[in-house]
Amino acid sequence: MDNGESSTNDSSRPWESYNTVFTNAKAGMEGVDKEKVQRIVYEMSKGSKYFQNEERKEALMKQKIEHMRERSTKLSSTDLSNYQKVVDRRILELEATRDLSRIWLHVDMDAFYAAVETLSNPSLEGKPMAVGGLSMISTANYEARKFGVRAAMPGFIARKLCPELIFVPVDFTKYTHYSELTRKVFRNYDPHFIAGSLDEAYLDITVVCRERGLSGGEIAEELRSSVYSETGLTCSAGVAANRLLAKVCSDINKPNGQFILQNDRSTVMTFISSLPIRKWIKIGGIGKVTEHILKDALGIKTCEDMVQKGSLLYALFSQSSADFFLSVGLGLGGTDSPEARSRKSISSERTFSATGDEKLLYSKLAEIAEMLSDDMKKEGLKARTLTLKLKTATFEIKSRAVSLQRYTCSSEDILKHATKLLKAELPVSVRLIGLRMSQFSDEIRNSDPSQETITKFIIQKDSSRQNLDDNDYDGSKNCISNDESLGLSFDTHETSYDQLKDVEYEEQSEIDADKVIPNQEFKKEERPRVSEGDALLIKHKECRPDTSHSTNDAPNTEAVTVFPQMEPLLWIDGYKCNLCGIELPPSFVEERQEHSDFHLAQRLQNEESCSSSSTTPTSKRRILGKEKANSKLKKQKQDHKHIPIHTFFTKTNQNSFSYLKLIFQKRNQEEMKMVLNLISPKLNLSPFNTLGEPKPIPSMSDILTSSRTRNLDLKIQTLGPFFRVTGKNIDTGGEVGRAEGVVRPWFGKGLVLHLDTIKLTKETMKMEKSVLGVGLYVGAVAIRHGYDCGCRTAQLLAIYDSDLYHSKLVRFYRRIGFEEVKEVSGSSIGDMADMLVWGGVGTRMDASIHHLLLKWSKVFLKSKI
DNA sequence: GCGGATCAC
DNA sequence: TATGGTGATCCGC
Repeated sequence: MDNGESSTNDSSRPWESYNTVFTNAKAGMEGVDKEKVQRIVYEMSKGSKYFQNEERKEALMKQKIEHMRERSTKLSSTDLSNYQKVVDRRILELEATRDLSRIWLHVDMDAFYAAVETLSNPSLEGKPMAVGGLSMISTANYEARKFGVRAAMPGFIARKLCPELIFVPVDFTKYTHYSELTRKVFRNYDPHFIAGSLDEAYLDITVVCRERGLSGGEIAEELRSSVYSETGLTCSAGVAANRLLAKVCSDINKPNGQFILQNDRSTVMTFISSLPIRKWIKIGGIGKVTEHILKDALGIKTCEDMVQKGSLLYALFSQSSADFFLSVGLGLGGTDSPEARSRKSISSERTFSATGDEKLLYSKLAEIAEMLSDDMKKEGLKARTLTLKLKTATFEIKSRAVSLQRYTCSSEDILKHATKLLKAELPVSVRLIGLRMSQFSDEIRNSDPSQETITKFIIQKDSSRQNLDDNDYDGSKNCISNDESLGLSFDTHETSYDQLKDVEYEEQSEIDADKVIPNQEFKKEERPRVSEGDALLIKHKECRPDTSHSTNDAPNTEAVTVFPQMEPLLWIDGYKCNLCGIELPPSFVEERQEHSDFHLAQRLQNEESCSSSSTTPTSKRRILGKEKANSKLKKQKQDHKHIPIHTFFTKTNQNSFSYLKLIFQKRNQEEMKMVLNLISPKLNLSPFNTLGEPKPIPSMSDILTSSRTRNLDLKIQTLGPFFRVTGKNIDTGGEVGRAEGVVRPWFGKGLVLHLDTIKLTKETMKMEKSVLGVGLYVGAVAIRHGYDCGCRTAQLLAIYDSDLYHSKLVRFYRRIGFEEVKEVSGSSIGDMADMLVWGGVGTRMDASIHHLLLKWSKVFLKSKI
């Protein structure tokens, strides 16, 4: 859709604009011919789906940058000087938190996985080697890095860069074992060290240094040699006043080296502001995108700039982001000793070769649910939010989440809900499926057990959202952990807001306070949670909603006993009701609402007729509680024992056809024929032939189902009267054709389906040679859409381009069932209407929609048998 | 709460 | 031929 953006490349050196991360500064990359690496990476990637997605992401990033730039230019100098006041005060506050009394050490193992592999297979020594496979490598040793090979690079590109590269498969048990050995050493220096990952850690060595009268550098030397003697592995270390600086330092003399930054303010400031851009990029939290935004939109290239342009940062970013940038600029961050953080989610995901085959996808999903469930059981975790992650064949990431009523870790529960989530996305061609569970049951564990129950109650109760917010335990927790994750040890929020208000009052500034108010303020007041919780509990008991026919909750036992047959209403393929099979286009929002009301009414009828005694008043109230939006229904329910189904179908516009079909399916044919004539005598949309039999025209589902057997994924979007049908190759995700147009009244013909374009792309069509096939399918969806909208006629203009092309076009349309109506040449007054509508000359061709559907029905109904 | 993005390792 | 898996966070809605 958004291509054509890459044409800005310098044509002689297109690779220069392909921003891979592979040429960033990384230890061991100093002597690398970066241009060559970049060129090869570009050439290996160019044209691939992955590459296209990178281009798409890049375009988005540019947009973001442009937006940021625009916003920055709109800032007035008064704005900026006001924000500068905030910055000035903030700097003072941040300075006050500067703690130079601690000594932090960051250890980072050198090419950890590769080094471990070399240890267990010494013949690898001195040879370029990478841990991983042809699709992805995890780590490269230093010999390989000389060729530009590095972590996160696909193996096949690495091999191109270094043909003799040796690949070694990953073996996490090995790495975990060696990691544990290193950690034993770390514990001797700081029993509470923070493990960043298997191969790195932060140690607060203040105490060791003091007790043993050694400098940070001496301790680092000792630790590193101790690690070496225990494991045979080398590591690098950085020593500084805080974790952020220590981490930067450990990178400086990599591999097998160390760097010590004195705990002295001016040394720190000189160091940080002299840091070349390539170094501070790697400061945690600033990645590729943020870097570009800072640099390209705001001209911030160094840490010094961050302080100097602080007013810009505070004007354009959230408070917490701006605070983070500013503290980086001041060389602050991470002097506290945070408590060990507990995990907040657990997940499992797998990549495979892209497929749109539903059976296959469901079985992958089951495998992943199983893995996830196993992991959760191993960790003793139960959770209530399930997130499905998909990576499409075109590398786009999608996620879909549901929050369940109960905490669970069972693979059955997970799979059941995951399947629903996946089902709603089909058809889709994906290359990765992932499942994640979050919101653990013990996340809200509290010292007071009575409070825990109340909290659980609040959390479980969906409709108490407002109250939940007011008692948002997680919210306050997030605030704290944010600061931890940023390595900041100060509380930023309220003070700054007060300051800003001061500024506003003092200066009569025009700053929009909303922009600067932190998203999450600390709630410092005591929360009256027990009494509120009690009130909630009562409220909850009173009107706990029955949500069992929404798509995303766990079964409610009570509801199940009342309505054992109750299933959630879903629109299969986005079109077809799973309960009765009626089809309603997605754009028929109101109609769909009424349709679901219909099913509800049915249930109510069943309830009344089959077991009025077994139905408790409570359960009735529940149903109505959920459906209270429909006051019509409520009234019916209260006034009558039985609800006549036709009450729900009072509309008399052309859309009523859908209802009629429904009624036809549910009720006596004769009766319905009468209703049909009553409601819609003009339109010949009867689904019956003269014999009173349903006409065999393909339904939207028939068309979609049939198209899928041809590897086509068809979608229709509507915007008011406009519509667009797109057809994609299920496997590649590439677009193969589209139709666009509008449903409009036409002189004396009622509504017509006006087809603006039917476009077919040949290149991406690896499926059938037959253009006619794709055209037919795309066209059929459009035509069926017209049918659903009550159109009788479809019309199009075979545009006159050249003789040859035009006659081909006319022949094509004739083959699929259109007939020439007239030549629109602009030579007669009568052509004016057509000219105005079509904006060109050509052959106007019409077709009877019903006729087309009948004519095509064999094609689409074939697959049904 | 949800979904998209970003980030780190 | 071919571009990972796990976990966290933030922002906007």
